[in-house]
Amino acid sequence: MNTLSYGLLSLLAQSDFSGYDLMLRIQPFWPAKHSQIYPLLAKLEQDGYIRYELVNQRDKPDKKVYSLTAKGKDALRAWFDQPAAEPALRDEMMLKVFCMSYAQSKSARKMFADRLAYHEERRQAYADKLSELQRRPDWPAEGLPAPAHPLFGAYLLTRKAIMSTEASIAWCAWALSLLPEEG
Amino acid sequence: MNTLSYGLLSLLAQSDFSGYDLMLRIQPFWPAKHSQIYPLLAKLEQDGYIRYELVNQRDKPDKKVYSLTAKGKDALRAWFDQPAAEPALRDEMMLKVFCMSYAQSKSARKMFADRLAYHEERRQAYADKLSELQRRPDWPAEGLPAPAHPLFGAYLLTRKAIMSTEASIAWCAWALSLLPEEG
DNA sequence: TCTATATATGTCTATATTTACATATCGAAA
DNA sequence: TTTCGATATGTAAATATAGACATATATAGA
Repeated sequence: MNTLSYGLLSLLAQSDFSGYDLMLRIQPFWPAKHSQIYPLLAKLEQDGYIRYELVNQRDKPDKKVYSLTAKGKDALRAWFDQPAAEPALRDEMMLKVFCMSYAQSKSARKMFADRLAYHEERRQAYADKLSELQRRPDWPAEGLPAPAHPLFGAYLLTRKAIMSTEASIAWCAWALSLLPEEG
Repeated sequence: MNTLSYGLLSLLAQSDFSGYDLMLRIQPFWPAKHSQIYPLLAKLEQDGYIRYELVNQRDKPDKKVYSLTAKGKDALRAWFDQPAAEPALRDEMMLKVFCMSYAQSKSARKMFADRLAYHEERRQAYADKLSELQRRPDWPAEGLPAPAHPLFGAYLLTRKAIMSTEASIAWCAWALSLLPEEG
């Protein structure tokens, strides 16, 4: 049982999902291709952590909808109480910054401008996601969900994504302000 | 030539380094064990991107000090002008947040408190690194390095680390403020 | 003197992850 | 009608990464 496996179980604690849904939902927090997800789900199912039901759809291909078993819930709780591993960030741009003074000034500006645009786009996507969350029928009338509310986690994660993205935007903008426009 | 390889070349654009130094310097930006670094350096040397000189030390074990070749410099410039891959963050804690409402409230608080402490420690380490940078003999008298200055990249990266860490601290503190102390 | 830690370099194996190969359905647009 | 993209699920092979095994030097502290 690796981290990705527990992540899949963790998503299934909220609601039942297909493998395709799980892939889309876990990717912002743990990059993984479908070629990694599907075999893992098969293994989790074989080991009794999850089960699935075949669901026919009219407008889309049929799917397998997974849900947690009692064994899966137990494993999830035990995992939750373990200390979490340190976050691991891999960013090619950071490596490029090492040799910035070595590159053409125009290339360097472009690198920051591209990254700024990327983060601006992500910021909008996260803002949309937050609006979407708040428009859900199960969103609490009080304005924000209590810790025991099923949407509490999703709310925290979306806010985190927005805060992190804003920090990245501020950094890119600051760096650009230090780089000459011509040169 | 993978991203880590270019990252090693990028570090060598600043200054010559031993494999051990490269490992320590690249790790905050691209997690990699020495078991990955050393074979890669051997390959980069065989392919003519870098060369090394054996250096005897009195107070420490002897080492190989690597430097860029002309081929390495060319490869580095070509890489710099390519668009950078999107950053990839893997954080086990984010996966745990998915099933927060499912866990004991005490465990959840501990998770955020632990992460807050982790980031506070990192923040101090980055602040120390910035002070260290500014106390270097080659630090510019003007107060901050120009884009062409060899320390410009290191300065940007340290500021980025501080800004990101502060965003994470703010998020953890905000989350803790939403979680009840008892329960 | 023993032990631990930092420095320093390597290999081997297991696991994780990506890329490419494969197939199929449905709706929308060309 | 054919092409494209989203949905949906899988496998095989290549690559990247982590963990374990290995060795050696110097310093510091118990």
